[in-house]
Amino acid sequence: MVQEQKTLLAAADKLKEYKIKNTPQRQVILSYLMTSHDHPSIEMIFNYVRGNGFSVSLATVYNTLQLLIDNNLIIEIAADSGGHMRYDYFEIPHYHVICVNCNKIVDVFDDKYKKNEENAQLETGFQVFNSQYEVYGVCPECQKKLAQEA
Amino acid sequence: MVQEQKTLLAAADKLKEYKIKNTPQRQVILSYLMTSHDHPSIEMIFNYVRGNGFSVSLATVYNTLQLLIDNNLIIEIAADSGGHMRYDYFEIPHYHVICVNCNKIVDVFDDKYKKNEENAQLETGFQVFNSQYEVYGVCPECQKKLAQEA
DNA sequence: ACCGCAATTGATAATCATTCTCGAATAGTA
DNA sequence: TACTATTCGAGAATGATTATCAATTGCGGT
Ligand SMILES: [Mn+2]
Ligand SMILES: [Mn+2]
Ligand SMILES: [Zn+2]
Ligand SMILES: [Zn+2]
Repeated sequence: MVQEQKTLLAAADKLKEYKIKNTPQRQVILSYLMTSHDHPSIEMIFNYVRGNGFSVSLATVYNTLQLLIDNNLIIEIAADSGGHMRYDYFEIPHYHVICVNCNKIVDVFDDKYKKNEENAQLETGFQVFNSQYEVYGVCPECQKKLAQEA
Repeated sequence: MVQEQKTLLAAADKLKEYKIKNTPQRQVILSYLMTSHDHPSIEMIFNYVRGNGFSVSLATVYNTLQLLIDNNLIIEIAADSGGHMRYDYFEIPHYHVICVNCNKIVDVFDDKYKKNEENAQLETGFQVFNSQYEVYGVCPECQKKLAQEA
């Protein structure tokens, strides 16, 4: 069995686990998010699905992403510099370090970061569900590039 | 001197400090963000400026906010449930706890949170400028409200 | 205090991301 | 296989944001 089929099955299983009705469009979209490290935009997702031989409309991409967000399977990451939302599979909590120069998004998996949720709960009395942390800076590659130009 | 004039002067000083050309519109917008705890939307800012007897257009509100963001004086907080961006004066770093039920935004000033930036820098080699943390949950008031309904 | 000019404002139009509509297609169930 | 609620999708509608550009204004230099 080829890799592509495996990830589709993994996505189908995840949909079943969350009692979300299984459709080809949802399988492809979810499998893309589960396996890529792209943090893709709507447009990238749309092109990916069609590029893999599945029919899909933009409306369906939007609907599917909202559904996955509501089920806490994915998150929306605030706008890249072009003003587009990015999407990310988020079953394993992590945070994002974003290069303001080249828009690269780096994952950081770090347990310490989850402690912040407990603090927030203690400070405010909120019942906390989840949280999102984004760090802005310049990536090592862009640091070199910018240093040379100067 | 009345309070309103004081905050306008404070805003004017801040603009000068950041070498941003001083205009009435910018003074009012910045003073609103500096003094309110509203985390207002574009529309709220627009109405505030006109409500205080100043002329302003939506384009100017957008332009001014982008300018203040570029100068790291304010931040944009990801969409409330109505899909509107919120804006916040951000000279003193803090993070936000957001009620998913009533959209209330609570500030938390906590030094420990800034430590996350150092960690991110160590983990990734990025040169970090700033960061934003948002926690989602249900506020104490909505917890009561929801418990009664059930 | 006045000039000169680059920067800003603002009414409006244009753009573009997102949501809505509703008939057709489909998944899940028995 | 047949039934039915759900989902899909093409295109229209919406609505937030951005672009335009002529008129106005802030401000450094004189
Ligand atoms: Mn990620
Ligand atoms: Mn705040
Ligand atoms: Zn970079
Ligand atoms: Zn609440």
